[in-house]
Amino acid sequence: MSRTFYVTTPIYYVNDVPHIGHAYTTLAADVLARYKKMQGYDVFFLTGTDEHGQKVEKAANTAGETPLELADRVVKRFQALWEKLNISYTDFIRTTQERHKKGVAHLFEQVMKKGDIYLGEYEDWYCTPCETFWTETQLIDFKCPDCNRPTEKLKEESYFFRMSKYQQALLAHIEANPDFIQPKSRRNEILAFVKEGLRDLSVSRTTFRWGIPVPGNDDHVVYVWFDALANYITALGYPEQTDKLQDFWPANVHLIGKDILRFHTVYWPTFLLSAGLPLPEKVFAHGWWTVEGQKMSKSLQNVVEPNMLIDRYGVDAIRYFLMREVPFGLDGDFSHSALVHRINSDLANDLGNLLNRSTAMINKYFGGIVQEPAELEDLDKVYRAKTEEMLRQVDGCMDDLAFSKALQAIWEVISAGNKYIDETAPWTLAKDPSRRERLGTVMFCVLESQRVVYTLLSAFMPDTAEKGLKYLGCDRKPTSDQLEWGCLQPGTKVTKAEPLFPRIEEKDDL
RNA sequence: GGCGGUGUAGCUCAGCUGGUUAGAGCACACGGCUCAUAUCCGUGUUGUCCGGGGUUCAAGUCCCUGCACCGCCA
Repeated sequence: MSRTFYVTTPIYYVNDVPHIGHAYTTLAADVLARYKKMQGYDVFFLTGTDEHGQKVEKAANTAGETPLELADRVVKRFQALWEKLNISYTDFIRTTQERHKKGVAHLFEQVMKKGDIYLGEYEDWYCTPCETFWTETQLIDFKCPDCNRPTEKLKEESYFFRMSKYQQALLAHIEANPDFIQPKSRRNEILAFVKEGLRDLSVSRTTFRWGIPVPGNDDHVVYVWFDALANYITALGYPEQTDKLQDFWPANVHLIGKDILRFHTVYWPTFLLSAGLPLPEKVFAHGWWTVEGQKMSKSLQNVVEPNMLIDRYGVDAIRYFLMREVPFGLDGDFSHSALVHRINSDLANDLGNLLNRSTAMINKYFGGIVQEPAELEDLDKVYRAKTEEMLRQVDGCMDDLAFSKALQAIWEVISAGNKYIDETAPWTLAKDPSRRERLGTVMFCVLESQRVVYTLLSAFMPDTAEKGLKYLGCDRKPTSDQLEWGCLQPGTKVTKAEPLFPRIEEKDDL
């Protein structure tokens, strides 16, 4: 029986245009999924779209189409972007799919049967653009505290979920599972929030129609978050006791942006508690990207368009930058100069140049043929140990979702490779025929270390890894058994590499 | 207003339970190599570790206080 790993992204709202924030979460999930796959896990990687709600209904009306037509249109944009970003998702769920609607209705009924849903009346201030109710005390000058637009007082019949009933259970769970909510700062926030007391939650709406009808009362539509969050199980076949559901639920990690933390760490767990389902192992909230130092916003028109970035810099450069530049969990800034800097110094100078110079040398000295290594000298052993140590470090980092740190660990070995070449000076060895065996050993070490590096990098930069491994004469799919020193076979033909990442001259920028 | 966090080299940050001359990467300067994408390697410069007070043989590391910034809640 193989180990399983279930990672999710949020489902993205079809009223949004895909931007770098969406790309970031999805990319992180992809890197994790690829890494776990390589480690031999049976991985389920879910993403998708959230297609219900008043905003979609309104936008569709305005555009003169049905909500579903709008969704169909926007979904393609997300899917096209994921293809372009090289995202290896297992399944893509849409909340308008039958399987999802059935699952949501069932979940709602389960919670109802448990006695956790009652009919009441909702009276509060409503901000239509934000689809959010506010209490009077939250309002600023009777305007929405989020968007500063006017709100209106609404009273509507609504079903309520007895969230308050689960306050203690949730608190106990968070306290007993220190890793449940990460990073720690977010965990503290939620802890404080829950301790202040949970109110019952309105889980149905009557003000619009575009949603999943409440079972037994068609006047109501299921609240968007109840609908959306359920995707994590409906995609696995819930309520059917499918193999998928058995194997993959509870999820190992829900990756989310920090803006939807409460929905994932308070609402969702209490729904699950009520339904008698296990809670996800971990919810990790990453940070936001600013762009050139400024907050991304539609009005500023500075929303970075991922397609454009990929066209311009290449998919792996973008993948690398997003994972490397900022520790996962903290906010970061996206700037063209920082991106170009990373490409030039990390990818071109360090990574690419190392491959370039070493494959050039083995071609010059041995016609590209890997030699049988002689006994390793101290320098070689240290280099090999460093390469092996990297594997352990990266593994630890990946469990912590410390992508940036993982890449740093990999880059230490790349730097060590450049230094190793300098210290062993193959060009000097090459001048002395009696040192031919030594030269072959040095070449072996520098190529073998890189083979391991590129194998690891396949999680982060799949195309680059494939290219690199191909130059190194290895075209097998990266698997964990190749994450070991010594897989490089003597006799392998190594090809002189073309620059993987050409340097970008400042003049070319912008 | 309540709770929590942050403040360390020009920039981005690491410094676990207090202990030799405070670190890394980038940037900058100088030197070296020539296999390589003018790439690589080495050496070096810069710090009132936010201010003030305290505990201690010893504090960037603990305590109090002030300031600045940030997050969550109200």
